[in-house]
Amino acid sequence: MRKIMKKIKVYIADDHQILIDGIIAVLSSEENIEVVGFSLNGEDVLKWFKTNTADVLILDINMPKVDGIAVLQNFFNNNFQQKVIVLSSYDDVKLIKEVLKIGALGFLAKKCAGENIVEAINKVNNGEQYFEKSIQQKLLDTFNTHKSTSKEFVSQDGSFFSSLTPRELDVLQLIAKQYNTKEISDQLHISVNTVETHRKNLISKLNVKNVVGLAIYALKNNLV
Amino acid sequence: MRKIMKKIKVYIADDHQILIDGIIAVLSSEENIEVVGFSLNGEDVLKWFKTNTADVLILDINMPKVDGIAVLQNFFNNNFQQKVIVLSSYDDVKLIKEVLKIGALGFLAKKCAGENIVEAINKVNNGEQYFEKSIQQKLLDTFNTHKSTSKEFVSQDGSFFSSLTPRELDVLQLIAKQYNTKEISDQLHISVNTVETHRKNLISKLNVKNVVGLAIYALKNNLV
DNA sequence: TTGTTTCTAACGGTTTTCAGTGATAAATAA
DNA sequence: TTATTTATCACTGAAAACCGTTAGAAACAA
Repeated sequence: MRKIMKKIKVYIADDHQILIDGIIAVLSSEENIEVVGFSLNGEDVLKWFKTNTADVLILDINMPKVDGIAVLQNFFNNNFQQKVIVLSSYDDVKLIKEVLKIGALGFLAKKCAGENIVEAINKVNNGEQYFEKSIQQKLLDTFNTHKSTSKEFVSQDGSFFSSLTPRELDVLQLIAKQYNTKEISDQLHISVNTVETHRKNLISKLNVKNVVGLAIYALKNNLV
Repeated sequence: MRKIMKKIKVYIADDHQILIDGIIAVLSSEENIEVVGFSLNGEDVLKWFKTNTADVLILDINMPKVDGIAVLQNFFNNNFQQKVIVLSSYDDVKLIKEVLKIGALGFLAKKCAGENIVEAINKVNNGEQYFEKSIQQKLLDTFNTHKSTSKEFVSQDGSFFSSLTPRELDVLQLIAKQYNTKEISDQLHISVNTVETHRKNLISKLNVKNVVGLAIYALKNNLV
């Protein structure tokens, strides 16, 4: 007896075609999954979903033009239907919390095994969350160790760079571009002192040691 | 009539398992290709090839512990037999020239289509070089325009840390971990002055402005 | 053997970052 | 309306980074 089953429609977005082809090949052996399209940048994802639908979107964070966060944010602001699994090179907890907040259901690090992707697709298609084991552990760890730390580690909802003010983001981005305080003050038309205040607050808010920590944070969160 | 054919033995090295699984899936439909192993870092590649052989090695540049360049260099110094196809996120001309010089036969950017990998494997297995079309063009362009560039300068955006000395790498990694000069000197058991010299040389070699630039370079090249 | 690279170290001087504290006006949220 | 957040600016002192230059010893390559 053959069971009639609606296939799960999957769309893939990643700027590495070779990775896309790989995922397609992995999924091709799954009878209940159908890859309905892919694109190599965020812009094309947005375009595609204007006139098409899919059940699950596998979305890379690091993409040219429009990055994954921006795509997700856009969907989030427009009541999207498809379930989103975020794909990233970094399994950074702050990033994970951020994407969950703006509507992602699953998170996969690229270092995870390919088989996880099948499991992830099936789970999120049912509306369940999916995280790879090591990431689950990481998330738990931060929830445990940081519930007692001072106010500013996690802002209730767990996102972090959303807790930065717009101005702080400006400064952070320029720091990550290797500008020094004087140069930043010139570019933002504010005083050196003000820039220093912002920098100080960033270091404290993000719980890093110095500008190097800020730069790394910015990079990992695709702010540059 | 069935032709008896020796399969091409392929070994894959990349720190993203999901990409490895993808490549394996892509290659699984090729009758004359057999994947004989893989690893997630350079160290394991070197170990594996001490006691095993393969015809073709697909080698990612950005890997933790021992990077692709170092692996290739090691093979190069030891008269290796296997043909190497270098895989990289960046299709930087300087990087390509570098890997060719130390014995790679093929070069694939990750943004290339998956089918290219099959072609690449077949070509290099016959001792021929393989480059994806867009890369061929790039190489030609620079050979024409750059016949008179200066000796050796390093990339702005990454991919050339093979020109850094081991000690410089040590220092770079610690900087990217937010350690300051004093802490680094303690950890490496050298004087503060020496660390400062290394830092200075790094900034100059990598053509960045400050420690932030160094950290970004380290991160982009997977050194942390 | 000779030249080159690497690692080590030092020094003086300048610029930048960092920590702590405090403060005001404007915008925003409760 | 009141409280909070955000953006702005200032001052001090200490620590760290940065610049230019020099130089010896060891390891390595031609």
